[in-house]
Amino acid sequence: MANVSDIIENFILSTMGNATDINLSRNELADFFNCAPSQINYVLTTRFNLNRGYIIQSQRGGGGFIKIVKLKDFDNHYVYKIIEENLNKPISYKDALYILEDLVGKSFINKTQAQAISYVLTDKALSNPIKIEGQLRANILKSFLINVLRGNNNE
Amino acid sequence: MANVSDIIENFILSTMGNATDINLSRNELADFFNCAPSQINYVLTTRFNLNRGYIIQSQRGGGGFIKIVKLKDFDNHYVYKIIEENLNKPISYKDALYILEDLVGKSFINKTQAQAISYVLTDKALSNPIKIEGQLRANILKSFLINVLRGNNNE
DNA sequence: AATATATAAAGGTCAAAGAAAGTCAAACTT
DNA sequence: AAGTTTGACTTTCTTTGACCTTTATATATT
Repeated sequence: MANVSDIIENFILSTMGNATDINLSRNELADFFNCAPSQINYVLTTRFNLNRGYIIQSQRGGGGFIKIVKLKDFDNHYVYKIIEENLNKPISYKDALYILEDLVGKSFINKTQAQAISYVLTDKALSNPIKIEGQLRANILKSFLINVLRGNNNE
Repeated sequence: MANVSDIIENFILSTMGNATDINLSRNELADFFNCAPSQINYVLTTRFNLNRGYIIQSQRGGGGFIKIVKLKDFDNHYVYKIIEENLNKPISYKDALYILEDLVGKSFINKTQAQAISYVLTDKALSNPIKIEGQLRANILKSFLINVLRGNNNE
């Protein structure tokens, strides 16, 4: 517990308290703890990662920031199990749909959400073994919009 | 939110209110916010562009002005145009979000849909230069579920 | 009076500098 | 060997300033 990473982790945790998120400045934090800025990233990736129930959002440039968001009900939540068991490996379109249906049945998501997401999971939306992620994103959004255009969006 | 561009953006937005357009003077604005006049252009091109549903009209010379117009009405053609102009090439996450926001504002899709889709367009969801499309699909769905877990999906 | 020219008053462009945060591998600890 | 720390380099977003273009108005010329 004597290492700086643990100290920074605890500092962040106690500063968060019960809050569900916190905004911080990488440089200021690094300055405060007299460490390299990249050590903040180390703390984030080792302590505030998905496995521990956190996600990070950030922005660079002037007025940049790092936002740590604490996920709700992280411990033994049904959905986490689904993720753990089914989504850390390839999955077929049909199986993905089953999961969505299941989650609609359990009221975790609603029909509108499920349908929207189902649009972007089709083979068509995901074709293109192109390495460029922007192109993929464009394809996905395009696929979604076209499906809405088609009038498939009942409800 | 500490940067000037965001402040100027918000100033313009709140000054517009529900109006569909607004006239402003570049020099006066720059003066008011104590910034270079060209920063106004920066705000315009990054925040009040077509992706966000705005167009700019301006005139130089004595009595010059800048007019920001919020595009309001659309038909399906509008959406096709967006697809045509923006989605046949790579697109950044932010630009994708602006498009979604714009389409919510125009009632083409609803907030629930936009939010659901925005979840799967993040860099995180689309990372993985893996060629296997099933893996990609899993990542996308995973990203979506995690975001819903965050409890961000109020309303 | 009509037309040409000059001047001033806007706004536009673009590239460089600045301000964050991200990445990654090497070095260091335990 | 595993986890931590550091620093050089990269990427992204913002800010600034020098120079350019357009337009209105004032002034000069015929």
